[in-house]
Amino acid sequence: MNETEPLDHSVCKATVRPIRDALDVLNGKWKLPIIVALTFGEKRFGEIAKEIDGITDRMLSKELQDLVANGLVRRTVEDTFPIRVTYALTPHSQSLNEVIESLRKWGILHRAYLVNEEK
Amino acid sequence: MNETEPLDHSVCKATVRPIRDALDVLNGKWKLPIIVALTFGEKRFGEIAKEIDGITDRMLSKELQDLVANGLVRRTVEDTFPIRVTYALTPHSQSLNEVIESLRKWGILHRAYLVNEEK
DNA sequence: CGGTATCCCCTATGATACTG
DNA sequence: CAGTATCATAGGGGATACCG
Repeated sequence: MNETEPLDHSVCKATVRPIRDALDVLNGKWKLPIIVALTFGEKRFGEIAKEIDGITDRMLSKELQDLVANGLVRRTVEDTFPIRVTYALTPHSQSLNEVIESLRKWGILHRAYLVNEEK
Repeated sequence: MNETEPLDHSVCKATVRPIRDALDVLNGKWKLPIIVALTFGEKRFGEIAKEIDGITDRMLSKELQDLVANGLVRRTVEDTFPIRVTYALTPHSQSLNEVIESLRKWGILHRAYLVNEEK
């Protein structure tokens, strides 16, 4: 390394990568609503759909697949008739609690800040 | 209120709103890279551009405006010739530290989780 | 240097219909 | 009930050129 300049640069990238990873997992319009809906306990596909205003079957299905792929949600098919599919948060999803809580707190703080500024 | 069902529903929405607010402020491909770049100290437009791989002038300009509007970044025009514009984080942006840190930690944790699962 | 204006494309999401 | 298939659309973001 010849100069100090590239230092910032690589530190910067190394810092941002995990942050982006995290945001990517949580992103999309419906991921958080789904996760929050499931914090009240295991639910069926139709129940989640009813809980979340405006979501379509297509999006619910897609986002659930994403969450399952990321190990945050468990999908269980009960072999009844008609079949019954339930979704629930996984133990791994608990690790998100701190993240979600800090986002929630900051969202509230920031809204208060904006209201105060616009006076 | 007649049933217990609508309870989840409204609690759910009230919980999600601030979380979405927070995510909206941080979202977009470049907001975090810009914020992180500025944690190393005040920088000029061109310096930020050089720091962040792949960003175009257009996006940098647009995202900086967003960050300024949200009170996270301060823009200062120095009346020299040619003019010199510097950007720096505001005190309010410090309140994001906990959020960013928890996202960063979770990003790392989650990546480790995924690697472990795929074995 | 520090941007803005234009044009263009692609991905995320929505609407609707259909199936086991 | 629990989805998938198909089509349509808005806006986020890239490329390029230009401006004070």
